[in-house]
Amino acid sequence: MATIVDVARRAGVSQALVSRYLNKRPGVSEKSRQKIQTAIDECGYRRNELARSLVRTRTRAIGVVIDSLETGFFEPLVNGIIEAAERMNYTVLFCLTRGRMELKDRAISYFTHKMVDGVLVYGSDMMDRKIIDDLRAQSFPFVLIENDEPGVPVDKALVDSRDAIRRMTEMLIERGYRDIRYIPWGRGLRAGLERKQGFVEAMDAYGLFDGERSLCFAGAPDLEPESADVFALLRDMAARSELPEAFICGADIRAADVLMACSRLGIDVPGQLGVAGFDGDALMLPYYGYPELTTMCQPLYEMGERAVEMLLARIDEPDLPMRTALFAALLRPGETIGHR
Amino acid sequence: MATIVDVARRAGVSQALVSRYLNKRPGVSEKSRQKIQTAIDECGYRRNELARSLVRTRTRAIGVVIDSLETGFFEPLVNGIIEAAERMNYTVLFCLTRGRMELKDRAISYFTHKMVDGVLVYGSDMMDRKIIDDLRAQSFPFVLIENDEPGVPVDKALVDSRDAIRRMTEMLIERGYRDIRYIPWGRGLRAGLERKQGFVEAMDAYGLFDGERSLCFAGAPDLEPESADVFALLRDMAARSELPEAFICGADIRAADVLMACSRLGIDVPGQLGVAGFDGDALMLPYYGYPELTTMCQPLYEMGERAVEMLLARIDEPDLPMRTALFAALLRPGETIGHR
DNA sequence: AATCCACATTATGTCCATATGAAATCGCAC
DNA sequence: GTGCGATTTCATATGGACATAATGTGGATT
Repeated sequence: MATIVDVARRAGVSQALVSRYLNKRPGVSEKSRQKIQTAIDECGYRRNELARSLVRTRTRAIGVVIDSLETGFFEPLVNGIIEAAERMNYTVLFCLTRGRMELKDRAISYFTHKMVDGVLVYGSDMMDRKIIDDLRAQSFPFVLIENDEPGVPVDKALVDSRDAIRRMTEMLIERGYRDIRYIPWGRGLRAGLERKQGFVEAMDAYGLFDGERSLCFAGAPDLEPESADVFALLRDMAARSELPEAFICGADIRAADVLMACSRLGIDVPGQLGVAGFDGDALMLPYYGYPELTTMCQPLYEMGERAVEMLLARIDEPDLPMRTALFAALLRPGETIGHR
Repeated sequence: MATIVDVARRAGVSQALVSRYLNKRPGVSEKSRQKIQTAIDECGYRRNELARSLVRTRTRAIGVVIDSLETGFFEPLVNGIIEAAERMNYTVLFCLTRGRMELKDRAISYFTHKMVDGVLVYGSDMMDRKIIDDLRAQSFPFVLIENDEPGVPVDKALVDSRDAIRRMTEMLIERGYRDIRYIPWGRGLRAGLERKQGFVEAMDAYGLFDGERSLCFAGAPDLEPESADVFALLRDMAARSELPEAFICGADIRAADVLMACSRLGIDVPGQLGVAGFDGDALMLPYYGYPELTTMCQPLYEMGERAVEMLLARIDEPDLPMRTALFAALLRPGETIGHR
């Protein structure tokens, strides 16, 4: 494998000059440039980024630690991250952790052993306290996305989801809905709790909160229902004529479950039942003639961009005060909520 | 930032001994181990993998270059890759290229500049000839997944999709279907062509191929229809009472489009219309009472595992002859194909 | 006291690119 | 031919870990 010395020898110049050329520094004559480029092409030289990064103490890469990417939901977030990084000439590496602690440890360990300049940690579960402490202890640059560890000073970019669900709930109440139920999302995620809280708070403020009754699946062993559970819930409610006036869902994917169940069970939305979501997920429902979902959109693209900016700033300036980028979700009116 | 020398000084031993300890080589007394570990903990030492990789000429990481991961389809593939790599103590880094050549170049460039030991390139489009040539020219270890560049000797793991669709088509014909249409998938992908070919071949063999008529969207500017297009196609066909006997789809996601359209249009499957897919995608359709899809499953988990094994073998032994792992798709009988 | 082994150290070279300051060389103008 | 600025070389240090050969301990064994 050719090294910079081989190139220099082949081009008949000094190694220092090749380095100058490679790093686009001034002071290399046109003639030398030619000779060097020819030599590079001839021996197929590629510079060893390990060595370069070692001396530079920078890799110009950032890592993203995330559970999975396998839903369209992440698309804008990932795009925001990639675009912002690209603009700053950084490469983005994803490590998927699949909810497994060993993989998460391995990912963080790989990244923090100087293989990237910083990491983004996505909305990991509440177990992550250990990882956060670890990163802080080594003062390795990192930014949390969609995660919060109250009381711990860290850089983070997140949506105020409690506020968002509260606003959504208030909107429904103002439109005359009273018997509103919440279908949760986010088992073990802080954001999941926040969302539920927002619902409870708004309902409470109007004296409409009816304890367990307002919360679907509240008694389930784990907080988060599957698609099939939602279908079963609706089927049973419809069979017993016990449908509420509306469902607010902790995530669009659950709202989609509700809409599809309604479609198959012959329940009219929003005539018989109102449905609201959360996320602004790019669901394909409308294509099939389903009504367009009323939901709160997370500005994920912007969050991704912002997280990258914060991270790069932290890398350059480790002593910057910690910042929180709190984003407001945006109401996207759809056709699944009417008036009562 | 602490280095190995700092640790040695702190522990009151030599740097060589610390290195021995770190690399789990024999010849370190229990007393020394203790002292060294204490010193490591005290100064929060983390070894610099850049330096280590530089001297080792190995990073124990592999890169995956893939367009996107945002569909459940990739889950088994990604799992297979991650698990196999984990077993061999390798870290997996994903670079998402979003169908953009600059990003693909950046990813490949980052990886090949010695930052990983090898790369997996997923089913990239036919434009990728340049990248493949490039990797070959530098003899950088790589394995193609779901991609083929006929005539070029490379390591690859792929499904024989032509054979799979051919078998599916034959199965339908044997069950009495005659007017079968193909809905394509895979614009610009070699696999997309292969799948269509399989259909055409089987139909031709039975004298049933009816040119453009057998191929939906054949005249469309780009090969691949959207969900909405499929819905429109079905709606129009139904309106004109021109439904075929069955659709074979180049991908499950298109078959799902057909099923959902049928559901909304009141078309009975498989009574009025047979539907077959390809992929073995983990679609959630059955939850909503849709019939279970008859499809050809790609053994993606195994392919992922195998690709990693091939890659690691190539890394260890660059002169191994090139291998092709050809996987047969497996028929998963469902409820969407009957008899005629 | 001689021998042996396990553990340690010292010193030096390696991996590869980058950085730097001083010294050397070049082309070109006057 | 002198001088000047631009180009280029040389030599050496840096980044952090690893490898190795030679040498040096201490303690137990005989």
